[in-house]
Amino acid sequence: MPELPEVETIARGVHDRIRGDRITQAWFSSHREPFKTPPARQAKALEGRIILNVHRDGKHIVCELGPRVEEATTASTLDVISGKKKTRIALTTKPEAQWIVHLGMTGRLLVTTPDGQVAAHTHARLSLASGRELRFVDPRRFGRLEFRDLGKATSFSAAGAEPLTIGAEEFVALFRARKLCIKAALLNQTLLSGVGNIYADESLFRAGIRPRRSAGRLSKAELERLRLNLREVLQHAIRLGGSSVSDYVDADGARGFFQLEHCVYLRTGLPCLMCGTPIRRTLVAGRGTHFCPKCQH
DNA sequence: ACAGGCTCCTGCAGGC
DNA sequence: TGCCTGCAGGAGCCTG
Repeated sequence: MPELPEVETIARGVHDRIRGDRITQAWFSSHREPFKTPPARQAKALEGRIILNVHRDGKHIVCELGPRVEEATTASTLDVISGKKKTRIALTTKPEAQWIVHLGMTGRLLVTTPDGQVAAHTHARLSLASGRELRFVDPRRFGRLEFRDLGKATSFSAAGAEPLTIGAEEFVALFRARKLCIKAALLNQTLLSGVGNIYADESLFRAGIRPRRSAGRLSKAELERLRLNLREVLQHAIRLGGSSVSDYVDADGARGFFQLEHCVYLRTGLPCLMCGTPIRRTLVAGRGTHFCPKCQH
C-alpha cells in the first residue's frame, strides 16, 4: 500500500516527467468513487491547464496547476502559444488550481504513451501536449481525486505533522495524554501525515516498542527513539524507491526495493533478524500488526 | 473530545 | 476444477 516513501517516489517521478506540460484533454470514469469532486467537473476544470509542479503532502500527491491556455506547449518549454500570441509562463508562477490525488490502498499514477494498453480500473486519463498520458488506476477505489480552484478554496494542506521534519519536542507533544495505543496513533493522519501500516510496524520494531503500548505512557526517550527510527526508515525507503507489496509501482511502472529490508512486516513466523525469535502477528486498531516479542517492550 | 468500530471496494487465498 | 467465503486495509463517518 502506498505510504509516504511510495507517494514521494511517485510524486517525484511524475514531477520529472510532466512538469511544464499542458493538459489537452481529460477523461474520467463515471463511478461514484474515487471522486471527491464530480468527475465531469474535474475533467472540465483540468483541460487546458499547465502543470507547474507535482509534490507530496502527507500521503497526497498535489499537482499545482497554472492558468488555462488555448494552444499547445511542450514539456521542454515555458513558452505557451496562445492564439497568435506567445506567452511566457514561469513554472514558479503562483498556482491557480490544484489536482489532488490520494492513492488509497491500490491506486497507481502512471505516465504512459497514449497507445499503451489501458489497464482495468483506470479512472482518469489526462492527455498531455507532449504526447504523453497521465493515468490513474485504482481497482479498489479507496483512492480520491479532487480538484481545487484556489480562487475559491484554500490550498491543500495535510492535517498532520510531517514525519521527516518534525522536531523532538513537537513529536512528544503529539502523543502526550493520548490513551490510544502507539500504533493507532502513528496511523492517525491528523497527528502525523504519511505513516501507514508498513512503516508503523517497521519503525516500532526499530525503536524496540510494542505496538499496543499506550501512546501517552511512552517515555520521552522512547518517543525520541521512535521519531529518529521513523525518520530513518522513511528516508531509507525513499532511497530504495519504496516498498513493493501488493501492486505498488512508481510513475514508470517500476517496483521499489524496500520490501527486501522489512524486519517485521509480513514476516509472521520467520525469525527476528536481531534475536531469532519468531515474529508475531496480532490485530491492533483493526490492522495486521507484526512485532518481535523479545526485542520490543 | 476522544476512541473505537463500521463501511466502502476488489482481488486473492483457502476450503470444500 | 470451480465456486463460495472471508479477509486485507486508508480514511471518513458514526456511535458510545
